[in-house]
Amino acid sequence: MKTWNDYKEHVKIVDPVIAKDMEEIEVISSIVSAMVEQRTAMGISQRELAAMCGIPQSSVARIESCKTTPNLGTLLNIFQHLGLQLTVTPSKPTL
Amino acid sequence: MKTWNDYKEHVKIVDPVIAKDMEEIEVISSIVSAMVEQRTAMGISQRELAAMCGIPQSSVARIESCKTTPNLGTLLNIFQHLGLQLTVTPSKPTL
DNA sequence: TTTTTTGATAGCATCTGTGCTATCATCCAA
DNA sequence: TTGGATGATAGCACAGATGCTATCAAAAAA
Repeated sequence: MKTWNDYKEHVKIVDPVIAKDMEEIEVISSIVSAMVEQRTAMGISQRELAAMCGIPQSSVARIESCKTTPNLGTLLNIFQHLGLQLTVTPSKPTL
Repeated sequence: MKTWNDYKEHVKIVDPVIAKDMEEIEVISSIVSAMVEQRTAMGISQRELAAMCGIPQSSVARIESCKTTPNLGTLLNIFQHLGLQLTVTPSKPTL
């Protein structure tokens, strides 16, 4: 049986444009995942985190549930209060 | 004579809220700087990069000149075509 | 079970980023 | 000097994110 990853790889080969979009979605969701993990690891709720950041809980929820793609400023605001950092690195060449 | 960094450190101590804002600005500008550096290192113009990303040159210019804080999606789109990556790491504790 | 907490959603107004087009000054090469 | 390339800006309409408030179902705690 074909897995989701099989399908993903297939699409990436067939349509390079969509492939870029998919990679972007994957990156965003991985960033968001790291964000949720860190928050839960800190043992705080969305409401608590939102209060620390000076934003409403709904904004945190929207981002965590991937309803919106956050502005870089909003993301960095949250990251600061989570003790997370966003680093620029060269992407590995696809071997 | 006091340097700009002296002033920055002073403000960071006096007003922790503004300090957070300043750190955020510093992070953003460092990210943008890396982006500009990479583009120039690749020897391509804003117009060329914009064409690669499927966006207008004005959008690239606005971001590079820090007229706007980009959406995460927009930034990742550009980063992909620059061969750059955004990585989540725990921030170093202030020693 | 009852109460509280939590995450997800909704509606709305507002702000902001974006696309699109065009212009401009500067710089560099022909 | 002339012409092309470049980066910065402008105005505009539109799309999208955000703040604010409130609600709801499910989970956790009492």
